[in-house]
Amino acid sequence: MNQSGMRGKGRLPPADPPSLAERIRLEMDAFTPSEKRAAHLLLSHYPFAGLDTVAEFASRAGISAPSVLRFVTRLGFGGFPDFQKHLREELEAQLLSPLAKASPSDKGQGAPALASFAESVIGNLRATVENIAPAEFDAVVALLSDPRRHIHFTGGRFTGALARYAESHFRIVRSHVDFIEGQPALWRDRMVEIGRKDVIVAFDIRRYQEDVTALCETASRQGATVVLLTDPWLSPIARVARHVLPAHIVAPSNWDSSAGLLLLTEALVASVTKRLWDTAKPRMEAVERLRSERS
Amino acid sequence: MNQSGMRGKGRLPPADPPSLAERIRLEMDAFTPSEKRAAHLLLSHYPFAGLDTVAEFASRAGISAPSVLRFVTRLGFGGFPDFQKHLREELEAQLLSPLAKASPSDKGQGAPALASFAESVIGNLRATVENIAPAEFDAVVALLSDPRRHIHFTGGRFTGALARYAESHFRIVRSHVDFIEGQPALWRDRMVEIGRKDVIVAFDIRRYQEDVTALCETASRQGATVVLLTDPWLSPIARVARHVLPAHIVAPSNWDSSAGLLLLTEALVASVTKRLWDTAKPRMEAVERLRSERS
DNA sequence: CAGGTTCTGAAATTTCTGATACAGCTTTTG
DNA sequence: CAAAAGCTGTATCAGAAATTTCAGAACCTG
Repeated sequence: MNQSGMRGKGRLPPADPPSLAERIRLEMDAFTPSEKRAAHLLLSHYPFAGLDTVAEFASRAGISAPSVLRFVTRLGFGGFPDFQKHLREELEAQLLSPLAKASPSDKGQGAPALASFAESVIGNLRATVENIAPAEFDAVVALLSDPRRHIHFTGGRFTGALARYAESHFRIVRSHVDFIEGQPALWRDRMVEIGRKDVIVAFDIRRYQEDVTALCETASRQGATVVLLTDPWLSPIARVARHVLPAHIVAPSNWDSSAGLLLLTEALVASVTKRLWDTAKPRMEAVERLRSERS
Repeated sequence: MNQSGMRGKGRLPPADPPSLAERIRLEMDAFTPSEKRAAHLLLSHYPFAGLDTVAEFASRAGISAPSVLRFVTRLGFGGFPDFQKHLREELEAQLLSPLAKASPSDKGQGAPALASFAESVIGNLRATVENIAPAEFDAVVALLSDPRRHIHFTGGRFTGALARYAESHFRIVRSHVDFIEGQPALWRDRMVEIGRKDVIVAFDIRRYQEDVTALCETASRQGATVVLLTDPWLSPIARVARHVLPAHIVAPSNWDSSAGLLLLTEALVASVTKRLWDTAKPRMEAVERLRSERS
């Protein structure tokens, strides 16, 4: 990923990337609220947000021009033009040396932890995508796009939140969508009306939960179609599932990461929404209208 | 800087880089002497030379200010500010292109859709990490690691699921953790016992939800510390938040992606777990024991 | 809850930049 | 070589942008 080859021998001066962005990140908590807003805007579109006029910058950040001025003054610049000049020079320097791009953030405790965690998660996402069979993904999209089907989401103690997340989106895109709690006591009654027309989308990763498995087995026995989102070791639900989408979950933590499952969920939502667009659009507008009326 | 070598055959797809630099090169010999000077300066430090003031540019090029103005007018711009704006936009587009590669254009099949969606999400994660102030992240970790604090998670209609996800993990690592529904009717009563010892962790991204904002404002007024996970445009909750962690959320979908928020959540869980390990470990074991007994 | 401190934005002020008119210079052309 | 056409820079202006001032608001602190 990087071209640090040249870096090697401490030939370079002491600190190499005296990036303003970095300084801002470090000083962040010493800023006043409106300074923080300015800082966040600048960092989120670094450094282009700073190349406009003061007025433009202020309005984008949602603060007043004087606050912007105070912000740049506090950073040690003589004035806004000075500040812009610095940004331009930094940008030019960075653009001319191809190596700058790679790793801008280190320092302190938080950054490395967060950054390495993120890299690990990103690795999971890539691995997840590579190991999904396109046909399987498409089949699930088709299944969830069938308006005659009833969709039920469920999950375990951690993954239940993902099931809710999925449900809250699909509920808006199409009808006949709901969420089922994992505990048997809560779904036993409902099972009477689960049948061939139903789809169970189950989220389950290791420390597989018996109650979720039981739910899926029961539903399957009654003719429902089961879709499973799980880890690469496959939840026992896989035995009754028609479609299985595994996601990589190992992260440098005492806990597993659900990012891959979330990715799949969001990709499914996006694809189904696109596929059902003609009916989803008016539906979404109607929902929006109801929401705004309420307030 | 680029691939104009191929020019000859009109082989290139449509038009790829409508770069101003290229146009200038082509029109070069139609310029007057002082225009050529301007053009040479601009091309030799493209596009940074053009980002200074007219006077600066003129002096570097060894010509007068009016000549510079005539130059940009001849290029078809309405004035010098227009010209600069174009340069900035071109630069920004070029700088972002390596990331924004994932074109949302492909319609067809699952795999490409999934893959490009994933790339986009990965871009979000990277951008998110880049823009988090390490100090801010550390401060939040410290806050959530304080056993004397009571932690409450809350969120909007979609982000509520993330709040639940966070809660389900923290609940196991430490005590005094709960989840608050966003609707005012459901939290009004609870507010009486919210005070200086409490921490509200709110998830809120655009289409910011008024009820969540109200909850945080009320809590803040009573002395609680508010931590906000939001998008780069910052939920209004930022006004009362002590700490803000913004995540990039734009994805090739009709919906925003919460992957960045999930990343931050999991990173926080990991860091806090590590930090509280001495007390968290026995606690986790106890929870495990209880769970296995029950079945 | 009062007193003091800090923060913030509206408006007035100053600075500076981009734009224009015009006159002199250079180059071209018959 | 003279006249015309085209360039170019000086001086000036208008307008916009940055900066400062100041009073009100929010926030602590005791």
